[in-house]
Amino acid sequence: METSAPTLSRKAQIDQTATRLFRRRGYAATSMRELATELGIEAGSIYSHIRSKEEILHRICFRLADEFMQGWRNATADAHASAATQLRRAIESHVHVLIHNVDASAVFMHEWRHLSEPAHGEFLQLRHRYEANFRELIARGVAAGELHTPDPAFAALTLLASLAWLPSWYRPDGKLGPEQIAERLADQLLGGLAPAG
Amino acid sequence: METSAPTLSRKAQIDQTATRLFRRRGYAATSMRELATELGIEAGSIYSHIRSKEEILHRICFRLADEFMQGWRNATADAHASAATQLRRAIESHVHVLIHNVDASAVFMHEWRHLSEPAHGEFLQLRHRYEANFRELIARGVAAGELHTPDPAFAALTLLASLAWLPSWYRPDGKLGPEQIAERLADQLLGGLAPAG
DNA sequence: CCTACCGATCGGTAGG
DNA sequence: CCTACCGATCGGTAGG
Repeated sequence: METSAPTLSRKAQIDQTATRLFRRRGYAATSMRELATELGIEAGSIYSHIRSKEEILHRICFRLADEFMQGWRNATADAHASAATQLRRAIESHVHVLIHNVDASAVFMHEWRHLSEPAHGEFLQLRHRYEANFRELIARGVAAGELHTPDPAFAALTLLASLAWLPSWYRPDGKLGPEQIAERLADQLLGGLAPAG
Repeated sequence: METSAPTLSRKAQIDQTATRLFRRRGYAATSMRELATELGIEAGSIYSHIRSKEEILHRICFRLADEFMQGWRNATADAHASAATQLRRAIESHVHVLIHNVDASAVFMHEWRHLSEPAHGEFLQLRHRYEANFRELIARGVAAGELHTPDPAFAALTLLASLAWLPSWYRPDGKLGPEQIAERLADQLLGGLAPAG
């Protein structure tokens, strides 16, 4: 979504520009007039394409939630794969989604709390479900003897922390490409979890 | 600061209550009228004790920055200690500050970007200095053969990520106490960095 | 610490 | 998509 496309619908343009502004200044501190100026139109004109400011935030957050969830399902679809393999694939999928949606991911991480009910609660549920997936996969790996760690829940916590932290330091022009980041992240985290020996 | 004290100056009460509100609703979305209501006074009355809304945010952010920095200096004061030991002490110090200032730490992590210049730039410099301290300490440990990791900068990144993530899941009534969290965090991170054996 | 108020800005709408 | 505007709310101040 942050990649430049030849022709975007006005609605898609609004979402894209708002994503960038919400990330840079925060949802609450971004005004519809700023958004309009950035788009080269008047503030009132925005409302022919959307119903409210929060509707934009809602779309950003839930679109990303969908992508992360879909990525998880693909990564863990192969039931024959070991827990360690599924975990590595899930990490790679997460990094992939994140890097192709850097601005939206940052909004996803920090601005969702400005959603009002019931969206706020629905979002939190999705997020908890996603995080629980990682916790349970790590626990399964430990139970199967594939992974070793004194506290699976704590290990999951540091993994999720690293994933959440990524959009704040990732630079598209950095020396590490998407694939390398995913690989190094998976290696480092799985390395700490691998059976001693 | 989040612990209940018998008598706080009005200014300290304002800071404490604002910290809680800024954390829960975000700086931009918190109004001075909400803050006043929470304090049981009228909005205008706040300004006999402070000059502006941003002044409160400024104090919160820079007080925490000071505490983190002072903790770092204490943890690394003993030049005879190994890099691994200094790193463990620095992690414990960081967790200690964070856990005794949960709300302020969350504000410190997420709301500093609403500071205007020059405070914004000054804060970023302090933060970069603090993060660089960890990076350089890990690099020294690797150079001395005390720590092993393929990419010291990347290892520092996941460490800082875990520290930044802490306020979002820490619960004072959880089963892990402050010391245990610091210990487990240090163990897990240093375990992944320890010489293979 | 309150009352009363300032100018600015907010999200959003009506009518074209 | 614009013009013109709504009521509400914002951070902050004057004067007591």
